[in-house]
Amino acid sequence: MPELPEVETVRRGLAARVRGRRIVAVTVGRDRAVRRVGAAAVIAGLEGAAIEVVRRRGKYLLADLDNGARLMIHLGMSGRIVLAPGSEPRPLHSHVVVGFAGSAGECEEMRFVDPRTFGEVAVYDQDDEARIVPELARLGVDPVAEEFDARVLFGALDGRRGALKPLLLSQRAVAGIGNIYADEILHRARLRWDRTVPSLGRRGVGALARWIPEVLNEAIEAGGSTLADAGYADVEGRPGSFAGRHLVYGRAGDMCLTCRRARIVRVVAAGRSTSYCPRCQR
DNA sequence: AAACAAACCTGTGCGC
DNA sequence: TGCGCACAGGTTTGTT
Repeated sequence: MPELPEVETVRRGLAARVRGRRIVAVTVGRDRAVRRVGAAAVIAGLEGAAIEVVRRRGKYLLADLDNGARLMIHLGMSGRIVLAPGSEPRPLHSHVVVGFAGSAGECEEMRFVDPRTFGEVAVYDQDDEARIVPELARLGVDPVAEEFDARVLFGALDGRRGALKPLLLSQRAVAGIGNIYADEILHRARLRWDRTVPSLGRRGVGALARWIPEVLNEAIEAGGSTLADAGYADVEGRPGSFAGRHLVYGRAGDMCLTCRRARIVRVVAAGRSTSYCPRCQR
């Protein structure tokens, strides 16, 4: 479900709603959700601490606590963060529940809900991050950062020789793009999924550098993509509206909305369903 | 380096 | 109505 725009939408919701709040209770209902550090470390690191700042690296949510610990959340395929009153029944698959001290006796809960359990929650000392979450060091540049431009992208592509779609999904050159946005970005840049990095030239790199942030920022504005199965929602439970603006993802067999003269084709690339227009994208 | 398959899980939608 | 299968937003690991 969650790619950079969805994770960023969740980050903003958390920054607005739980920053500064103190954690008074932590429940782990499924050990697999905390497999990296174990339930004891999650509970010990969170209880009694207050959230100071909520950041994002690629698809990773990182919250710093006032006790020197850091909370890392990855939503995986089906993860959600739901803020709700403790009195409200917990959704199925609420694997980790964090209770906050309430100002007016109302104890709000942050629930990590994840049916497929590919997501995870970890808590560790901020100084130990490189050892506990080594993959953070291998993430590529942030495509919605101020400084992202054609120069930065060109540098990030240095030494790469393979096809664009697997590269975008790898997180190693650019961090945060998943299956939906890879296809949407490549369509708007008019590049096929199997174009190789060395074949791009100035124009190709320029098109990517323009459309990567344009698509992602537009999707953030829309609150992300909520598909027909309605799996994704922000921390208040509101769906995102960017799915209505998808030009290729989920449109295999339909007419291309850009050229209106060819049908969207679906293939499997990098083990993932890949949709593109054979006429517009070269 | 790069491409692929399999693994980790549960839920949903579709054809029969 | 029920069953079996395909498929789903991610990432890692192992194999060509």
